[in-house]
Amino acid sequence: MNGTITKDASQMRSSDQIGRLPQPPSPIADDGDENHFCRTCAFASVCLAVGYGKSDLSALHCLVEHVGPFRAGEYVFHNGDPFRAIFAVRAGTVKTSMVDRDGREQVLGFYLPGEVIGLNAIYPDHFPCDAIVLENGHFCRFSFPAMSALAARIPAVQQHLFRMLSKELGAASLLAGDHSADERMAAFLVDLGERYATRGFSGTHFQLSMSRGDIANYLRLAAETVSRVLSRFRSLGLIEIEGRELVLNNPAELRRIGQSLLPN
Amino acid sequence: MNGTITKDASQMRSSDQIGRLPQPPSPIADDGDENHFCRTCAFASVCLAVGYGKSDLSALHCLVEHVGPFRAGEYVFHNGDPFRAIFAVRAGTVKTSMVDRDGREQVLGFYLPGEVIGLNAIYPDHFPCDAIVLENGHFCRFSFPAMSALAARIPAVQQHLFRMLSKELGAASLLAGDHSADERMAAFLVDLGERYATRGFSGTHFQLSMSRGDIANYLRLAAETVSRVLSRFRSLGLIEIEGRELVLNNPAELRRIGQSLLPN
DNA sequence: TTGCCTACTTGATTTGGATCAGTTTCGAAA
DNA sequence: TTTCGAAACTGATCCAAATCAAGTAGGCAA
Repeated sequence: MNGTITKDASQMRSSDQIGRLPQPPSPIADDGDENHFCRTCAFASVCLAVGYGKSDLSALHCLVEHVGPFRAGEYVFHNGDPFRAIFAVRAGTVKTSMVDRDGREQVLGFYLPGEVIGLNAIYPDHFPCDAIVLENGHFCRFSFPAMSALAARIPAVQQHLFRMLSKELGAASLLAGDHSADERMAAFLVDLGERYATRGFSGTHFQLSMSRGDIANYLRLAAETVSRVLSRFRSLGLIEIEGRELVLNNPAELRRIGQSLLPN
Repeated sequence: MNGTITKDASQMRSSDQIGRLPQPPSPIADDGDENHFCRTCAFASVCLAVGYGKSDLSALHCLVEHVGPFRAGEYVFHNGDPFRAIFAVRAGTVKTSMVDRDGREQVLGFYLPGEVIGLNAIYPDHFPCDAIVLENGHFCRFSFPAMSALAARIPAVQQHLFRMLSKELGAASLLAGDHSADERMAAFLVDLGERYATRGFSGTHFQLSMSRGDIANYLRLAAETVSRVLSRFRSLGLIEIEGRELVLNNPAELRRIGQSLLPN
């Protein structure tokens, strides 16, 4: 699986390979260092806002901690862990999921480089879900008390947090609707593509970092249905897919199919 | 329809068999005036935090504006309206819903006295849904720019906003799961009851303020299915229901049925 | 009163997707 | 190499809930 992941990374970005060993200064949106913040991160504007002044810069260093590397299958946090921080994906991908009393898993979301996990833990004050690494990666850990304090000082930071929370709320309610397997699948693929594009990768040619089962669970379908829909999309020429490597041949048509689940 | 609403309110309070909870001193959470804030409102802690000092009190008056009355069917805000404020329900009930390109409606939520609408508008900066009054009511309008400014000054306010957003996020993802009609319906009824109880009403005997069709839409079921499930629950002795008047005879069993959708 | 109209209920039938049951592929371990 | 196991694909069957189709009850206007 690691081999696959490495290939993803190289395809998506520049010239990187052989990544079954986690590499500290690694690919995938990881262009930040102590003085330069990751340009494609959801927190970029925060880090930049904070970073205006010298004193703020030190505040940022208290706030942010680079964690990892994590290997596929490892947990960024566990259901029930006390909430102290939110995380931004620096490299790799993550899924969040809950397991209910009966042992049924529910995948809540997939997170790409530049995206943020843990916002749903603020209210209960502990993580309500697990965050499981799908592709080897590492993360920025933002102390939430420190970030709140900073948000009180810097309006842009506060506003950014409000907006991130609100955005996630909107995304959650889109998926809540009543839609066919085709609609869900098309919307899912287009959404993934657009998110990759936002972070500077190809929006039409990328690697699925999650299993069919995880996709199915996330979309509330059976894994077999996901397989069938993907096969049909392929036979219609909408996509090319081999294993987890995916090409969106006709994003416009996919977007049309999935329009009722997509914003705009 | 207005007649019904009036009746609902009176029934909710007086003819409550089980309720040993102390009755609220005034109807439907509307116990605030210029100097006394609604104790059962989701914003109570905010208003109280703000209201400590005399100067803060005037800040609060700039922030909050009482609007209404609204009649059933009227809109608190429309899809696409520019986002300037969030609203707390002072009296009455509200549904929020989106209409997609094909004209299909999707009910996003129902809001009871003391609850807050509009948080999902922060990110897009315009309301992504309609808010439609189900039972005559009125509202507190909180200017969001003013509230943000206040949040920067008063940590409790900021924290409260974060928590409300995060809470709604958690609620949205619970409903996103894959559940049977019985599970959904049971969880819905228990949840409504608990929310009424939180606001000081009976949690076991109340009026449904929304149609079967709205419930169905919200739960992603057909209206006929809602009818059938309610009938079955009645025949099992779990509930009594006549029109929109509802008694939960066995909340514990309902909670068990719906457990996979409910927190705790 | 009569006649709508809307909300709701109940029964009959259909169906989309789940479930069950192989089969294939591929990578990793022995 | 062989074996094993997980992931994925595909076909056959099943089922929960949607859809179709009446029919009932209550509210309201004329």
